[in-house]
Amino acid sequence: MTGPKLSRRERQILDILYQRGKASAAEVLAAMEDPPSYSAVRAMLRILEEKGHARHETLDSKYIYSPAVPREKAKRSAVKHMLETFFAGSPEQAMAALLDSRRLTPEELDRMARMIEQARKEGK
Amino acid sequence: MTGPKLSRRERQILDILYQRGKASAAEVLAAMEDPPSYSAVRAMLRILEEKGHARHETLDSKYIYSPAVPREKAKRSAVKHMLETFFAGSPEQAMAALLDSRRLTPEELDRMARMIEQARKEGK
DNA sequence: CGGTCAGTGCTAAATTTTTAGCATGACCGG
DNA sequence: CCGGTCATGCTAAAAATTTAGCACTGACCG
Repeated sequence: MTGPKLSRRERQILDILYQRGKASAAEVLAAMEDPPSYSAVRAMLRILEEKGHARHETLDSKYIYSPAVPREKAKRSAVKHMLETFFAGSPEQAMAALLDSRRLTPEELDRMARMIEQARKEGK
Repeated sequence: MTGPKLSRRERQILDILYQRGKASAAEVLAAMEDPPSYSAVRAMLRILEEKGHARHETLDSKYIYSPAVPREKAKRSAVKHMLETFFAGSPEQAMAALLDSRRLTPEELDRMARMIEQARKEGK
């Protein structure tokens, strides 16, 4: 069931894959904060694949990796976890944090307001 | 500089501390999904403390642990990371996910709408 | 008292993660 | 054809994590 038991490096690399959708070993390496060797990255990717967290396709005889579990699903579970650990499960509190994360333009705020409006109708 | 280099278990335990604010070793153990031995938990807590991620106070001759870096700060950095890995840095997209996370009551939606209103004024 | 919990500190060992480095094959320009 | 470059697969070893278990202390209670 693709247990959530990822090591630190594995998490780090998988997050990069989610961030970019797909990437070669070299790209992953370039995107890393705290980069190990190229070899190490490749090994990790191979392991991630073994464990079923990533897949790869061959393009121009290069390996392009991508996450195995759909972004959407991973996202949901990440949001849930974050709600629980930092926001006592409250979407409201989380939204406050979002509004606080950076200055938002009036247009963005508009669209957000509209989303809420929409949700209200659907909830009806 | 309290590098973000936490192992899987360390992350897991630290998250629990953030979730509950403070907890004894036994409580941490109880809250774990995939519990190791009691001994292991205590060892982890001691290591977390050494690395500067947690602190403890003594209460009734028991150790009560809590996160060392303020919840608020950790929260900010977690939100930022999540925005980057799953939402291309867009708070809007993140909000959509929140609205989707569970059914929200009309009251909650109201309060959220009001928060946006508030942000709009402040941004002005 | 004496026994038994419930805590702690510690350490050594098992297990996992993480890394470097070699061997190999495809491709390309000269 | 040759040599260089860039990719891969693999493996062994280093480093880090995670675990179990022992020894000790203090509180409590019959």
